[in-house]
Amino acid sequence: MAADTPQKPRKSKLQFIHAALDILATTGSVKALTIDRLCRQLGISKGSFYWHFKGRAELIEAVVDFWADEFQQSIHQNIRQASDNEPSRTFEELVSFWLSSNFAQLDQVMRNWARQEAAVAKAVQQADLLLMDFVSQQIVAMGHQQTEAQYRARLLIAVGIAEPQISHLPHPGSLHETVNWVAKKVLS
Amino acid sequence: MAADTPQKPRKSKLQFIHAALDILATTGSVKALTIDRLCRQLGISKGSFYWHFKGRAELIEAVVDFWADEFQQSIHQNIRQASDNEPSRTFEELVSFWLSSNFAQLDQVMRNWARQEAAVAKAVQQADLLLMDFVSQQIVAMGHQQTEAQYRARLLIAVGIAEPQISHLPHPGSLHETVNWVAKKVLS
DNA sequence: AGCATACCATACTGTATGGTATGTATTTAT
DNA sequence: ATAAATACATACCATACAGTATGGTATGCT
Repeated sequence: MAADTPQKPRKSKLQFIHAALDILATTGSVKALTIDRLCRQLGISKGSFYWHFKGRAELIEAVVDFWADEFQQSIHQNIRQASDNEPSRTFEELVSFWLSSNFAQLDQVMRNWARQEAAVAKAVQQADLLLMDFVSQQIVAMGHQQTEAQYRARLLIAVGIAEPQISHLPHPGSLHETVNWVAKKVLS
Repeated sequence: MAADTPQKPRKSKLQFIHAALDILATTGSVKALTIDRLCRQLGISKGSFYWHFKGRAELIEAVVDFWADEFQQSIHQNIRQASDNEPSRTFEELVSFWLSSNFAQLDQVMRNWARQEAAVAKAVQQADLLLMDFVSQQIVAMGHQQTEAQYRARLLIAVGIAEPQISHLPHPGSLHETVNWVAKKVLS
């Protein structure tokens, strides 16, 4: 909604958004996303920020919109690749995408943020629906029924969400073996 | 460590801790756990708080210790019941315990908090290890091998962690059916 | 040149928060 | 009873934060 295209200042606005996402990903906390810190990181002062944004709320809206767009695009990109590849290959790519630490961090931040700010909750929810659709369709393409695919997709997504949070638990073998075990289990 | 037993002021200290946990569970955010709010909720003023606690850090330590103790006790209680019941019954109790919204909320808060405060991270990690042990032993009792049980326990825990975070995703059937499906899948 | 707009810096205000200092009431020990 | 320890209240301070006011600079347009 707010991410329309006012061509002129967009480039600099993007810098703010990128810096904001960087803060979120590195600190892992929304609290750390202060305007002062954002400006410090960009080497500018608050006067500049408040020229680009009406306030913190507008920044947040822009950041969330950008994240949602990025999420959606990466899903669609995976879908396009999926039509070329065989399903199992797509599956691997999905896993490696998920395990990219930058994504996992942001994912956790957004999910947690969603419990406080309604705008974030909406974005996360839509992202989840998109992901759910994609994953279950992928599983259908592997020869499962719709309902079964939904159950399996939900299970997979759950693992994707939770695994970064329990990475301190020792694996029986390696992380890779665990991933393989889960994949086999979910798709069997 | 800090939760030793200085008999005298313990009753009032417990009130603070309970109120703090209540705030965490209802708001779902650590940021909301301010000293002012805590005192307001207890109907007292800051002077009282700072008599019982040296500062916010000490409160946090006490809260986390209390939570860890509570967690550990509920696990041990389940273990004791487990020796009487058949494994599947224990399993049901574990699920219902997990789905109690109060626990899930606190769990999420603690997990998130753990990414910022090392003391919380340590407590969560120990709790996870305990839970992992319990669940995998339970699965072994159902006739699985050690390694297999660990994989399955990890999967189960992942679902327990993630499910409250994706509750907005529509179930193919009911929540109950999803739980049954997962249980069957994990234990098959 | 003169002017307007975009962009940024500095210095300020107001508020929320953690923390302290000091006083006061209540309980407890002697 | 009364002195001391306990348990709380009130008033204050320091800091961090969002937001504002205002002035300065750079760049393009006329």
